Amino acid sequence: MDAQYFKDLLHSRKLKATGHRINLLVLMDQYKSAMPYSSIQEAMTSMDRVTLYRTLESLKEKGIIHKAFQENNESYYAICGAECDTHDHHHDHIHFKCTSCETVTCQTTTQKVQVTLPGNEIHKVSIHVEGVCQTCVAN
Amino acid sequence: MDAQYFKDLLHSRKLKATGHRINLLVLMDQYKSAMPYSSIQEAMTSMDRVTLYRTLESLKEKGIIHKAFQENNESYYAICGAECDTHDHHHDHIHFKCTSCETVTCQTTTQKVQVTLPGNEIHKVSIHVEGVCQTCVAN
DNA sequence: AACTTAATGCATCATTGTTGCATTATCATT
DNA sequence: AATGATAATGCAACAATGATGCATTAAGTT
Repeated sequence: MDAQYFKDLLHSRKLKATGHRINLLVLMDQYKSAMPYSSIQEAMTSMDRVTLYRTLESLKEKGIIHKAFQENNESYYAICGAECDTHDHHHDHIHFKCTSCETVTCQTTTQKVQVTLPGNEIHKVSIHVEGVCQTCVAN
Repeated sequence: MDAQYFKDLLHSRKLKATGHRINLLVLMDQYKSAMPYSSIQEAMTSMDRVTLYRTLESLKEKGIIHKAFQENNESYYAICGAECDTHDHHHDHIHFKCTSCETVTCQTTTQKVQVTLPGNEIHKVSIHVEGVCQTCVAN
């Protein structure tokens, strides 16, 4: 996942591959877990606040990133996996927040989570799990 | 669920039963589905904005209401059911948002939703479902 | 190199979150 | 019912984020 990868990705989604966008994506990629907005802003000081706002919007709209979590007025953003694209943006995977190290990770479902609500049409299911992650449990 | 009920409830949670608080709780109760913050504010104009903010905080803290949903920077609040109390505030029930009528309701799980993430300690599970509710499907 | 169009920066305003402090209302006690 | 302790409220003030308009700049195409 180097700069060239993101450059191509941006082009494939009809977005211009500007320096800011590539820096942002490389940053988010290196962060490994879903990145809180405040951390993104701190890291991207060269970028105007409004530009960052609009950049996140357009990357989200084109299915390159998604808002993984929102809690206590803090939003966490993550780069989309292969399962996301512009047309079909589904996130049935689980967002796990570790209350110990404060990280948010996108977990892949090991088992199929079945949710049924008789009479209702279900379009999207998001599951937020809070607990203590493997690393923190060990320590 | 009349005013007296909420007055007693507030007292039982060591909160003063002020007019504002009772009005708010009666309002939220009558709303039936989880109430968006903007609607609460519109309805409670007699109350100072800061007081409303602090009131929601304290009611939340004492397990009388909970934030059912947060999306697009809009928070939805709902009165807690019998399963909530100050000490053990668990919400394994499902929050369902109808994209047609925009209402958010707290659904009771008909089946047990089992989430397992090997190695991790799971403390809280929140499930957000988006779709079309029974009433809207019929129309 | 020139041109087209998207992206950016700056200004600006709205909304919500948050805290401090003085005033007022609630509730328990007398 | 009056009094007193304490919680609740209102107002002022500031911070953070969301959101839009417009002029300027940069990216990608020809």
